[in-house]
Formats: sequence, C-alpha cells, structure tokens
Amino acid sequence: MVSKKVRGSTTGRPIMALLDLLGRRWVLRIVWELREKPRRFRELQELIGGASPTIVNTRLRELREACLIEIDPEAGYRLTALGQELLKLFLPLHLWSEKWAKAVRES
Amino acid sequence: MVSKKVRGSTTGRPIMALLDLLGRRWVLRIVWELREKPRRFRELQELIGGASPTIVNTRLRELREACLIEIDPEAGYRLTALGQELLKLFLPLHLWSEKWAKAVRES
DNA sequence: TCCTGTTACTACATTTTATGTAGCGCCGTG
DNA sequence: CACGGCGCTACATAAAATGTAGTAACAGGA
Repeated sequence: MVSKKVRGSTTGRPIMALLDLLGRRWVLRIVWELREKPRRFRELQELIGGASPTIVNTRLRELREACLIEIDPEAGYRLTALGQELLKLFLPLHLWSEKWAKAVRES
Repeated sequence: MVSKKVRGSTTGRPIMALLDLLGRRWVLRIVWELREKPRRFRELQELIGGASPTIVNTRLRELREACLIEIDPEAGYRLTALGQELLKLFLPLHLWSEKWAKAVRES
C-alpha cells in the first residue's frame, strides 16, 4: 500500500493527492534544491533554510514513498526519473516568479 | 510594502517566496479550484474539502496580497491575470499526476 | 584502542499553525 | 420583520513544526 491516504485527499483523484503532497511545508523547496545534483541530508537541510531535522526527515520519507526521490548511498538524496519529470514541469516557475515579484511590488 | 516577509524566505529571491507561498497548506488547492470559474467563500471552502473558515480566509488574504486572486462582488473569488498565468503553468500537472499515480501504485 | 569527525537520523519539550464549532453583521427576498 | 445566504471572526482544542540534544554507525588517524 504505497499510495497511503494523504491528508485530506479522500477523492482518490491523483491530482488532489499530488496537490496535497506538494502543498506540505518544505516539499516544493526540497524538490527545487535537488534540481542540480544529489544532496546529503544536512546539506539539504541548510539549503532550504534550516528546517528542523525532524520535518526534513519526514518530508524525505514522504517523497521517497511517492517515488519522487531516492537515496544513493554514494551521493545522498536525488530525484528519481519521476521526480525529474515533475521538476521539469516546475522550471518555468523560475522565470515566471521574477515577473510575478515585479508585478506585486508595483501593486 | 506588499511583498511582506514570507515564512522563511529571507533570500529575497522571488522563486523562494513563490515556493514558500505555494507550499502553504490549501494554497495550491485553492488556486486549482478556481481554475474554471469564480467561487464564493463557502463554495470554495467545501470544494477544497472543508478546511476551517479561519484558514481559508487567511489563505485568501495571502493570495490577494500576492495578486493571484481578487474579489468580484458579483461572482466571488477569482484568479487575476497573474493567477491565471500561474495556473497555466500548473495545468500539465493534471495529466502528469495520472502517470505518477500509476507508477507509485506499481512500485 | 581510543579519539575525532561525519553521516543520518530520533526524542522530546515548546511554539506555531490548523481545526471545529459557534456566532456576528450585512444584505436581499417574501 | 423574519429568513436565509453571504463573508467572515472568536476561541478553545488538536495537530504539526521547531529547536536542541542526543544516538548509532562508520571512517581515518595516533
């Protein structure tokens, strides 16, 4: 039973489960920080701004259960093929976020 | 001062502020549920699965401050032009989530 | 062998955030 | 003027995240 019941997603619709997973604190950030190369636990923790090890570990576990990241004992945590696909969908956010920040600042 | 200090995003980099905002509980879900048409407060609350009015209101305020949604007194809450752009970036997620769910199930 | 450092975590008390339920004030209809 | 729908707000309880400390495994050096 890999697709364990995720918080509030009782519909069974994948998009809801995904939005729920990605909407948890630090999850988007973790995936983002793994975009370049694998990272070790502590390195990752510092990159995302010093979240507690408790929650970092919890999220890493959830992401592993979701097949988005995996552990390479040689290199640390890295995105799976699936995780990389997801990241690709998110890359345009980087560019868009600049535009957004500008618009918000001017409002 | 619109770009108020968001949780943990001290870098000033827009992408970090954006990931932080979108990583808050219910935010992705709210944007998603506004994809088709404007929704009223209570309607939205039920669509996303019955989050408390307290938090729904908090998130709606944050999203308004981020210029992603706005209120139309006639119709309720709706995405701004900026919000719709963001949503467009997320639409591929819908299709991808099906593939992801399948892969996770088989793992 | 013992010391030191690095790794990935876990424990737990405190603080922050979300929930659940109730209810308020405003408006339009009958 | 009662009624229902609207967008909230109040507040006590419950859940989640933080901060700090510490554990256990492994590696290299004296």
